[in-house]
Amino acid sequence: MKSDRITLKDVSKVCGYTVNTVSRALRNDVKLPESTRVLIQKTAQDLGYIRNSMASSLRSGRSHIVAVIVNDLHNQHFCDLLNRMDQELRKADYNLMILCMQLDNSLAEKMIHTAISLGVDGILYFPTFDQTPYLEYMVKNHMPFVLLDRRVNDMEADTVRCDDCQGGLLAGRHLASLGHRRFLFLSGIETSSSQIDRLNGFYQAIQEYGLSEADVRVVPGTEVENALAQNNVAELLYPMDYTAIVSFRDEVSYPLMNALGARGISIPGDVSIISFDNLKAENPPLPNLTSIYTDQNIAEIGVKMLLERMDDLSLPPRNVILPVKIFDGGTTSAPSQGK
Amino acid sequence: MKSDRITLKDVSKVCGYTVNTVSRALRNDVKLPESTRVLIQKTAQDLGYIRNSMASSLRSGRSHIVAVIVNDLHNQHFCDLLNRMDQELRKADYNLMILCMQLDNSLAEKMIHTAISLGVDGILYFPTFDQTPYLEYMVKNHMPFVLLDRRVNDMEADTVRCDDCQGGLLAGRHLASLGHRRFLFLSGIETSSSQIDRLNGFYQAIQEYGLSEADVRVVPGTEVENALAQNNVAELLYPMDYTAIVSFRDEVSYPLMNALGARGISIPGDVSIISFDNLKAENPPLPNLTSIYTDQNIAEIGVKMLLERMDDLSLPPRNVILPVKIFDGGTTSAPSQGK
DNA sequence: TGTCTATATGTTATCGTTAATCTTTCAAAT
DNA sequence: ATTTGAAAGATTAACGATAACATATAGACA
Repeated sequence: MKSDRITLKDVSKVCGYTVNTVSRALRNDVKLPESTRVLIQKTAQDLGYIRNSMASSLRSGRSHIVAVIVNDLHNQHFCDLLNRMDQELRKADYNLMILCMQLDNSLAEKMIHTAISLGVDGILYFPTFDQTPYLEYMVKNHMPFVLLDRRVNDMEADTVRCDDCQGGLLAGRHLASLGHRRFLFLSGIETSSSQIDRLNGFYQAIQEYGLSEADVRVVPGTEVENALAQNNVAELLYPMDYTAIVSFRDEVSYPLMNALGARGISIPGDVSIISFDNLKAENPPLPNLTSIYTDQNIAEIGVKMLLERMDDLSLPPRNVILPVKIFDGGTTSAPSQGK
Repeated sequence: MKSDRITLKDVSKVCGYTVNTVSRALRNDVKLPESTRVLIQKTAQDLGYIRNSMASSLRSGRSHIVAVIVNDLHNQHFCDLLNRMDQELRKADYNLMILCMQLDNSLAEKMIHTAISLGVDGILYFPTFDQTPYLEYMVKNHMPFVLLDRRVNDMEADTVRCDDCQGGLLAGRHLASLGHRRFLFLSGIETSSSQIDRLNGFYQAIQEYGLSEADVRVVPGTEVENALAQNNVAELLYPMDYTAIVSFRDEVSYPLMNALGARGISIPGDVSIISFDNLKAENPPLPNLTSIYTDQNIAEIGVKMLLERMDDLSLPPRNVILPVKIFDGGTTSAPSQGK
């Protein structure tokens, strides 16, 4: 059975204009008289014509699709961001194609490959690792793109991210000024710039208070992720040689607080806890957790940058660093005397 | 500046075979000798050739894209399902295009329109309302599709959903058998089949225990959603003319439990609470909440059905109803005597 | 009256790929 | 020696739309 999909040709036959004229009428090309345009549009509507985007894109070179490449969809923050991107892009008449690496970063190049193959007009990319080959790939193919959430070394490219260093600094100063002297730092993935910058900022802060790296027990990101996946963050708590916990993201803090509560350890009485709001900008900071956050929306800003970049590839690269603040959710206080 | 993207023609020129032969080599067409194929593939690789999917799809009629149409991305359950769909589709060499209605159901038709325009090979659709025009639209355009999570009246179409009626029944019997006689039922969106079926199942169950609809205070879905959005579910609790709460989805139960706890009302001592696990199948049921769930994965099954449907449009429509179970998370018990 | 210009539309070429059909070559089978 | 046919590849024609260019008509103006 042949597909009976209506094409421009069909519309053309019915209304008596050529395919070209019909095409222009449906794209609201200005050079057509109102009456003709209305007639053609009505005919197309009546016949149930739906433009074949693939043909259109092939010829025009524009697909009206933007791809976003993400690690996975299990993180609610990410999903919120995707939702917002979708919203913003739709306003500008773009469709969002989410390419998900399923936590396998070796797929990054393949995803970019796919995006280029699909003919997307631009790419929003959350780099997890500092691996530039993928990026050069985009540059080589003249693909407009914006890097989100992460810094990439030695790369002149549009970037939007939080001021992670400042975040680490704020967290460190906050805890140190309260009197804490021993810390547990639950990392994110080690190769991400967020992790590196936050930890460095943290170190810098405690050094201002005469403390050193030796006063911080740093748990590797993989260990943290494993514990989280196995629903067993409690094991991260021991030995309890600290009075304050800094965790890379809120998702870790919540189960951690449950675990502490279940063990009769009070927050912030016995242990203070602070974490990072991992880009969550949709809502005000979550209650009940002291956290470093930004009130700017990285999705919105990233989309805006990409739209500008798609409009003009020759713009100089821009680097937006979102300011962060500390939200006092009441989970930090001076350490108790007994400790 | 002209795009310098490598095309089949470029590869053809370099390796001396015609465009057609190159195309076939790159698609692993069987009719080519190993040596030729390898040579062409290597040449393409070296030149950095990336297939133009739009051209390919236009000609071949297959895009290798599947669209999923969802309400929004703020629900973690949905995101988990999307993640799983992506995984399953990728195995079968399809890309997933997520079309998000941003909670505006009037966009359903537009989304289907977009999907058809993009030339997707199939659609996974979460219908929220029982409005068939969209569906007929797909049928008319010979678009393979699968309905997820909801029943649609008078529609012969592939469907995968939970046994909501059975779920309501299980919840009702569980509570009634414990001795509860007055209930608070926090609804989902009224027009969704899940809500209708669960409530009906619940009524049926309590009737088995000599109770009637008069013993259930049903809060409309919009009220529940509003309260949730405003972070104010506590208001739903009053008047407290019940000993057990049934809530449409777990997301409502958790803040509710917090609110109850904050008011010194113990669970399940003073009030029992049970809810529905809204399709979450990735992980075992969440702890600490008695809930109706399925251990089958709707995403996986839905994708499988769609793949089969795409393979053969003439298959008879299938209707898969996933069995549900009750998970005892300890939030239900016999009502206290004082009440 | 004849040239000019703007408006409204038609003609043709092309985007990059794949499908359908055709040609050549060469070895096996009669 | 002739037929057969499979293998390897070339040629040609689409897919559906849009861009670039061409034409016809009508009124404006010299």
